[in-house]
Amino acid sequence: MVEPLYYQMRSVGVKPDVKTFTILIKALCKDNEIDSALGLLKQMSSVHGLVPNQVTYTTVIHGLIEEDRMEDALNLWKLMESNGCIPSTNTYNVLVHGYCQQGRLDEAVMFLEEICGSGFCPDTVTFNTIVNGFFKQGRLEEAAKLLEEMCVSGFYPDTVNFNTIINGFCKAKEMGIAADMLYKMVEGGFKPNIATYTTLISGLCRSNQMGPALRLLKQMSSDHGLVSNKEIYTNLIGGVFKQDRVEQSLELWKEIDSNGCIPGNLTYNRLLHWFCRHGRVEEAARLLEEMSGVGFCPDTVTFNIIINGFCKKGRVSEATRLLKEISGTGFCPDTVTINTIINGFCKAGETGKAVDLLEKIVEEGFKPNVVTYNTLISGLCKRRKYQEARRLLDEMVVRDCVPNIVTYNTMIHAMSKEGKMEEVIELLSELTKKGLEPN
RNA sequence: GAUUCAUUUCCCUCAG
Repeated sequence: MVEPLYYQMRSVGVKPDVKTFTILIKALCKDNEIDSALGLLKQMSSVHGLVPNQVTYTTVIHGLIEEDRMEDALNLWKLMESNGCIPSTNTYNVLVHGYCQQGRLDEAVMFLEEICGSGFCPDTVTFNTIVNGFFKQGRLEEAAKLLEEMCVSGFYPDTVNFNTIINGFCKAKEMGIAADMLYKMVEGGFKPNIATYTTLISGLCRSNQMGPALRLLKQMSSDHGLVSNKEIYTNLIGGVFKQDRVEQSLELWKEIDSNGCIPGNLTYNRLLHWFCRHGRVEEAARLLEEMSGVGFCPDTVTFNIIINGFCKKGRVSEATRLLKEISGTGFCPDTVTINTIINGFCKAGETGKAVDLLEKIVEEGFKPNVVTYNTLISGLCKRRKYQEARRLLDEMVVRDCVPNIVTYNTMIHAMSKEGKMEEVIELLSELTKKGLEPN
């Protein structure tokens, strides 16, 4: 994407300057084209006679660090110095961040001391980077100590500092302290931003503290004019959901609607699944229709949930009808879809139809998996069709499906219920021969 | 035109 642009510029006779190169390099880094970025860095001096500056080097060093290539980053820093380019505060901050990202906190601190010794002045970003690193490793005392050191050195905390601290305590499940920090922050005259609330509300949701979380949702707009985002809603819905407060989660969905930030399919699928689990498949289907109207794009999982919902109620014909309906609209059923319907037939006692379906899909080139066979074998055993179950057990191997412990458990369970102990023993030895553990 | 905080990996569908 970026390189063609560069050649295009050249072909029209535009001579890029250092700044332009840096922008191009940055774009390459963002596209995970760090090696092309390195190439371009070389080219700018060798081909174009341009001297990379602080910003250029820092950009590339940052790109390397994003790719976890810390040693390369350090080498480039040395090269930069030997080329007479003095690193800036940003350059050092990037390197400190590199150490922290790799979890090398002690080296980060050493590095900081080293560069301070050679006259470098750290800033809030430097401190915050390391503080964040400590928090990420759960080293709360060290984080606190460094924060104090930062303050006595005459640096005032800023919003990002507070966010880092709040996030740190959230990750440490210290929700009380995290929530307190927000108050301290406001008291101290600092403005919380969307990151502050995203961190805190998400943390509260994960700790099942839905009351405070919902209160903060209101507060963020009333007190600070902040607009909630997808992340926040996703966590709120997930949270109220865990507590089975579905009606409340539906209310949140309505709010989202008017905000235009639609959570991902995962959240939505969970909601539909909840209804299906509770035997309320109609409501799920109706919700799906409503949501499709407002721009939600159902995926394979979505349809599998609804199909399974019908099957679980014994309404397999409706499930297959839905499948036909959506197949016409470009939806591709997967193995789970097929397994779901096969299971539906089995549970309805229609094992004949289940086996037929397997044959049909295999003819169409569909690949069954272990679950397909386990489902069928279980269904056949329940109807006491043991010969056919056994036939499938042999067939599945031919079709590249390796029987697992569930397969054997199903068979063994059936055989022992029938008192066919010789069969049980044979199956047990078959299973151990395959390296499986009986359980 | 470059650096630190939330947002990629807690979690969605099928057999047992």
